[in-house]
Amino acid sequence: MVGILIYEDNDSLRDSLANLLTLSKDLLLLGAFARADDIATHISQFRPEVILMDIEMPGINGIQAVRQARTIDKKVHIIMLTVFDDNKHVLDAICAGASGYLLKKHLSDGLPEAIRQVMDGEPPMSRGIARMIIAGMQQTTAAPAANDYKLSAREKEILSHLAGGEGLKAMASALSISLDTVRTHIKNIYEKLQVHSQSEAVSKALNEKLV
Amino acid sequence: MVGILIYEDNDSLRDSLANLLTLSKDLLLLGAFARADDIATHISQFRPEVILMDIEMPGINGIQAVRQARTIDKKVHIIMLTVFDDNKHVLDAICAGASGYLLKKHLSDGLPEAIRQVMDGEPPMSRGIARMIIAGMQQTTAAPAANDYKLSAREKEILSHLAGGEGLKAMASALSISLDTVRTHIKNIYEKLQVHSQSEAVSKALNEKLV
DNA sequence: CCCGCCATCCCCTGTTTATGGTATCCGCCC
DNA sequence: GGGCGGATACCATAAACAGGGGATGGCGGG
Repeated sequence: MVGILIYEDNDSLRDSLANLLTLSKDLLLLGAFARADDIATHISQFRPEVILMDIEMPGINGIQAVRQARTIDKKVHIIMLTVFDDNKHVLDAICAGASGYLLKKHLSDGLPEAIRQVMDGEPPMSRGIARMIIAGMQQTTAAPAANDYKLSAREKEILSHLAGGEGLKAMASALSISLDTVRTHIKNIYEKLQVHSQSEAVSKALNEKLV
Repeated sequence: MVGILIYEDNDSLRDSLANLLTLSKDLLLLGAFARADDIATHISQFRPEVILMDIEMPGINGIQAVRQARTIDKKVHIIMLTVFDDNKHVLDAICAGASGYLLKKHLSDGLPEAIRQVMDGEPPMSRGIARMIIAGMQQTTAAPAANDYKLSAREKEILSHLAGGEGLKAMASALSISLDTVRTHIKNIYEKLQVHSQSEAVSKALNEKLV
């Protein structure tokens, strides 16, 4: 028996969802609310295993609610419900800890199924959501890829030590080379990266994923 | 008609894939190779629309191959084939630019279907892959959340300037305070972060998302 | 074979940081 | 009102770093 909470501000949709759930006798609706402001209390009180969460709501929005829920109960499964299929909301919700994502127009057929999936550790995904996630990941990681400072292998090594917060002396010891050699490499790195201090180099290295 | 290239080092699997493709008359196998070292040449030569790519191969691995392919042809769709269902490879491949991901044990039934999906902009996903992606995203963004160094607002400001690669003098000017004051703040930051240099502080700040 | 790139090392000079101590002012809370 | 944390500021010393120079050996390509 799977305990479920619903957060959805549209009254008729909330009722439909509730009805949908009562049709499956392995699903138990514990509560349905129009806003998530008291989600912390609800979770402590009802101990749900699955939460259906709207994104757009009065009071705190669904993504904040997910964050709160996660801090209280790390194991609860959260399925986002939304009319939006825009990239940003999807990514935010998943980063906040949502387990799955359903567009409202698709859930009339597959909701009980989706709940069973998520209980099995299988995240339910509306058509197109997976694509958005992939697009989002590629975007966030592929964007800064137009940099080639032609650092030599050794220079990259030195730079990674630098980015690890090591001082020049420590590096010299770690790499078993002279302090002056380290300094020479770093001079060359500065030249190639067009920077003038350790912290600037570290900043550039970490921000542009050079290490 | 969809032009396809295959990279797969297992001979019999490669043959099976090729056979599978010839069964669908809207799919056209342009070539099948045991290693991807010359993928750049192949793409220029065959102009494929879809590439099936193994991850584990002699020579350059599938993920590097994806990266190369993407730089040559941004529009080509790449479906990864693998026996591994471990998180890291999946994430790496997708970040490198793969459009979809199939476990080898699942592809005997759905390969032509998957190719049509990917042509429609719908990424094919073996069962469980989506979950891994979500887990990966949650992990990369939710992991460093247990740090509270109790930096004051001003200290965070100073730290963010530091992480931007600014020197102390520049900061003093930018914030219209004395160089000595900047120093004092930095001393306190070092104390709270338990570090002893700019680069160490920057490293910690960027890695633990303190800024 | 020579040239260029890389890694290694050394020296020198001036600037910047790290670390310590001290001190004033302000706002907040008991 | 006294204590406390935060922001501001100054001084002094020692260490570390930036930027300039020059030098050596190895290794690969034309």
